[in-house]
Amino acid sequence: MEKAEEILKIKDVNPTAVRILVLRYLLEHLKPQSLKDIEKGLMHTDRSSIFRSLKTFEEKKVVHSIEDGSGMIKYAVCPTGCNCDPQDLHYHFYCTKCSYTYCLLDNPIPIIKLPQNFKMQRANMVVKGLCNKCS
Amino acid sequence: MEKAEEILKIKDVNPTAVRILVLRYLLEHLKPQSLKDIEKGLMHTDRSSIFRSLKTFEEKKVVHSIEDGSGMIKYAVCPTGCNCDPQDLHYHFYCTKCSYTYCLLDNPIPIIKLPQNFKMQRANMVVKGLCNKCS
DNA sequence: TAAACTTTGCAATTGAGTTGCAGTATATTC
DNA sequence: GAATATACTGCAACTCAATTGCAAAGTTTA
Repeated sequence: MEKAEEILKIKDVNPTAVRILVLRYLLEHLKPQSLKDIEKGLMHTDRSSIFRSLKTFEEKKVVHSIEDGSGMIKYAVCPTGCNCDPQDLHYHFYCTKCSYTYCLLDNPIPIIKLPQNFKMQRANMVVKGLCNKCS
Repeated sequence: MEKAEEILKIKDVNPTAVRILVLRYLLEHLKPQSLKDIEKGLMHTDRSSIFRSLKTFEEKKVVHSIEDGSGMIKYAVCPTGCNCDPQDLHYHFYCTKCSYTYCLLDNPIPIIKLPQNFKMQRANMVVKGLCNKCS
C-alpha cells in the first residue's frame, strides 16, 4: 500500500481517487500548499472536490491549515504525532515581494498568557517582509 | 481644530470630508474597525471612498492595519510615536464564536530571529479560540 | 476664469472560498 | 445479484471582502 493510502486508512478516511491524489500532492511538496497550488498541480481535478477533500482531511487531522498572511490558506500534512496543537506551530515568514512562505523553525512560540477562561484553539504567527532574495 | 484634522495636518494628508469622517470614526472606537464596520457607522459614505481613505491613511502612517484572523482587515489609529514598527504590535485573540477581537497587551512579542538578510516589515500574531463569554 | 489635479460615488470586477444539486460511484441490505 | 442507501464528484453558481475604472464633482494653481 502506498503512503497516502496508509495515512488515509489510519486516519479513518475513505481513500477515494481525489483524496489520494490530493494527499499525494501534499506529500510530494515540502511547503504548505494552497487550494490553488493543488488545483494547478492536479490539472484535471475539480476545485470543489479538492476543497472538500481538504476539509475532510482537516477534520480527520490528516492535514492542518496555515494562514501565512498570503491571503490563501495553505495545507500541510500533519507529521506523525501532530495533534494539531497550536503550541506545535511555529512562526512563518511571508515575503511580500516573491510571495514565498518560509517556516521560522528556530523561534519557538512562547507560551501566551490568556485572560481567564479564554481557550486557545490555534495560533497564526506571521511575520511579513522581504526575504534574502528580494531585499 | 479638531483632533482628526490636527492628525491629518501633522501626517500631511489633505483633510477632505470623507477622510475626516473616517478618522473621527476610528478615534471614537477603541477597537480596531473593519471597512465594513466603518461603512455601517458612516451610513452615507461610499465604501470605496472609505477604502481609499484607509489606504491613504496607511501610506501616511495615520493608521495601521491588523489581520486578526477574522478575514477582514481591521484598522486602528496609530498612537503617538507609533512608527508602525512590528515590534510595537501585540498579540490578538480572535474568538471564533462571537467574532470579537481582543488585544493581548500583557504578552510582548519576543524578538524574532530572522535568517540573514530577511527584513521584517510587519507582524500579525493571532491566537484563535473561545473568549471567556463563549467558552 | 481656465486648466490641472484631487477626491468622490457608482458600478463593475477580482479572487478565494463555499454551496446546491444532479449524476456517478461505492457500500449495504435483502 | 439486484435493489436500495450512502458517499463522492463535477459543474455551475453564489458569497463576501477587497479592489479598480471611470466619469462627475470639488479644489487648487496658473
